[in-house]
Amino acid sequence: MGFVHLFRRYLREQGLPVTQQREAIAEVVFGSPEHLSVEEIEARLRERGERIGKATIYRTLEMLVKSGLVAEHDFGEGFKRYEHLFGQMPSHGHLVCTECGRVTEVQNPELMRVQEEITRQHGFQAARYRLEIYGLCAACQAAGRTLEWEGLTCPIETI
Amino acid sequence: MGFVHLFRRYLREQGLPVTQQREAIAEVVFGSPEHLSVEEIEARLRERGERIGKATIYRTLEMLVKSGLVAEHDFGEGFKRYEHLFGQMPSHGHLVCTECGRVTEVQNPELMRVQEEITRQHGFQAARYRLEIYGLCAACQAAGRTLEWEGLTCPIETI
DNA sequence: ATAATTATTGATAACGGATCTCGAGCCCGA
DNA sequence: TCGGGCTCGAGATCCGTTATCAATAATTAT
Repeated sequence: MGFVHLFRRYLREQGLPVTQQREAIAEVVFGSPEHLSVEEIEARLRERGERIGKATIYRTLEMLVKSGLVAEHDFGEGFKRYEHLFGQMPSHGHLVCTECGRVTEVQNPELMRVQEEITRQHGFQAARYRLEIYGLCAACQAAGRTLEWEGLTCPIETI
Repeated sequence: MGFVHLFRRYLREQGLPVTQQREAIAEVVFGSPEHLSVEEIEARLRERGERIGKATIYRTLEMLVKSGLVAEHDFGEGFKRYEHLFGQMPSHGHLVCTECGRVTEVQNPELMRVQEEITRQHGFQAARYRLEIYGLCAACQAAGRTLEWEGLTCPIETI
């Protein structure tokens, strides 16, 4: 995984120092295919023997996101998650299981086409697409879990 | 706008008391076509002469969301927004302008079809779809505003 | 209609993720 | 090597949200 040097190049282009901490954080993020939280990043750094402050982690993640090498996500857990964009499908969506928390990346050529059509229709200049589908993954369904609906049975039609 | 009585029905179905505060909050939410923040809801209640505590607003919004009458959104501003679902398109997406903050609702029959196809392909049982497109709205483009990209020019291809 | 019962209300405290502060220390160019 | 400027990081702070609990309001039974 030699992707860290791309981040180094970005830092130099921006006139920012390349520090040990920034490299270590980038290595952790680029070295994991998962969607990591700040706490998880901190834990993996500690496993490697690195003890880096939260403030530095947040600041470095901000740079990684600005560089375009890393994407920031909020799956409604109350904190954010980060994923690097190498080997990933461009403009991919996420299936988020609300029971087990598993996140699956999905890509569909028609999805991109529809997204682009929507922005074109509205004269909108898109910078970032974001599709998330929340529900029950196949494994949780097989395990007998269900989505219970506590709301009104048919709110619109039965006024 | 007599939509508040649907919320009353929901409360009674759940065995929950129908209070003045809950009705006032529902009236504000159902009486606005916008995506309101808790602070904005509080301000509108104060305009009406009602002085309702934040805790009650949060608790009532939780019920409104559970009932299915109101949707909760997080556009990455650091707080949540709420919109009622009457007169709204089912499963609509949002165009969020990162310059002026304007939110436009979009609907596309193909979008729904593609979303359903994706979930079917993965054996996923969807509860909620969420499409957000961040960028520059037509008005901001016309006003000469631009999206500046500070990231690497071509991160993937130029390793 | 009235009293008993039960749940809500709201000021305040607590919580948690994210950001800010500022002195000590590191990076980088000369 | 040296010095100026930026970074690091522990702790304080911010801000949205949630929990606490005595006073109060809504519902149910009489």
